[in-house]
Amino acid sequence: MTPLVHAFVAHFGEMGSRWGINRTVGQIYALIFVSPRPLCADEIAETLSYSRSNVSMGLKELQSWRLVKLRHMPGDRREYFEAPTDAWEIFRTLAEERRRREMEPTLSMLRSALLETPSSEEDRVAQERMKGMHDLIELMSNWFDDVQRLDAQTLAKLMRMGARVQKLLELTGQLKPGTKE
Amino acid sequence: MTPLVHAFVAHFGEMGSRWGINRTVGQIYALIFVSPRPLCADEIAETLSYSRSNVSMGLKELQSWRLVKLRHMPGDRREYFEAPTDAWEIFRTLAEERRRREMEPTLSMLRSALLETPSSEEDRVAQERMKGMHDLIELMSNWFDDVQRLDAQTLAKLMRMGARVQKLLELTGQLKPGTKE
DNA sequence: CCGAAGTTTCAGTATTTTCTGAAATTTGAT
DNA sequence: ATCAAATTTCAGAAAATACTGAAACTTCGG
Repeated sequence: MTPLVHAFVAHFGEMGSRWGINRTVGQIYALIFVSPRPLCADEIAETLSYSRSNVSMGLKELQSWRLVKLRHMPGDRREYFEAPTDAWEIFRTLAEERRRREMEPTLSMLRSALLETPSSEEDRVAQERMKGMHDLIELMSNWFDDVQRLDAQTLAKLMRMGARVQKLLELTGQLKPGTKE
Repeated sequence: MTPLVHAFVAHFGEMGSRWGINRTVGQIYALIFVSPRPLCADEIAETLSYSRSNVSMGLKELQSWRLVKLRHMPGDRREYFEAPTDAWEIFRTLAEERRRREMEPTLSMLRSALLETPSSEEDRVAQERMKGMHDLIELMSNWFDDVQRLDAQTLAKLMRMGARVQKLLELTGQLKPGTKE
């Protein structure tokens, strides 16, 4: 590893825990991401000085996040891994997986909690707060879904507009006052 | 705790690790969030059966996330805690803190990596990929900043529009072809 | 300034998570 | 079918993280 790559890999290792993956997984991903060619598990284990089995686990985890793709090289039985390099594609994948793992379980817990009949004033207040949380999470979840379908270019456009989108919304509201929202 | 509140608290405890906080912190937050009145540390420790010091740590952590607010009750020296109940406010706070903790350190690492002169073809490729990642993170970071400033109503409007915003952007492009992006 | 009520720190313990190496399994060429 | 190359599983070791209780500290009324 060159010093440049090493610094990148080390950073991903350190940040891993904040991002909900562990150090090994972070480093493996970073290494694959900057590699000019697909890597096999042995090369990764060698480069990062991790056991072969640890790397195997890490690669499985990365596959479950859909952050790495499996490839086969002709005349070689080993599995090679590469990472999508398009940043927008990565963002989309991450957003989708996070929604699935971090929002959906909570949404379904909230849904069933809201079906219960409150047994006290305390419960009534609790449900009220849960309702607020539920509605927001649902809104965001659907929004993610929608955004998922936009092409990279439109997304970029939307982001670059930033706060100016507010003006646009006000304008639209005036143009089509009956359309609501 | 009523069964309803218990289920909510337990869920937050379990999800905690996925959200980058620990079980205790998740449960403390959940409890404060649904409580109809501010709670003091002793009540929390009692209700959740955690040691007083563990609760103290947890509350500090929640304060660092700006998810709970400190209050004082007249004639009582103890510190009471309550959580903002407006879902949008919570979302904003979370987005801002995550940006600060999960994106900014990476952004600055990438910035310095991109200043290096690549020492090989391998480094050149690595830098290219890092550039893509850097640009996207920066874009998102700035977008978060912008969105931060929108009021809840506009945000909700934007989200509810979902994918239809694309149409709007196309339309705008046609209306003001010279305005760029 | 004293003491009681409250909060925080911290060193040690418990728990959880990560990592390894050996064994088991799968795969595919012959 | 056989066998060697590769991958996966898994039980236990190692490391990291969370939790506790006791002691230290802070705050404020008197």
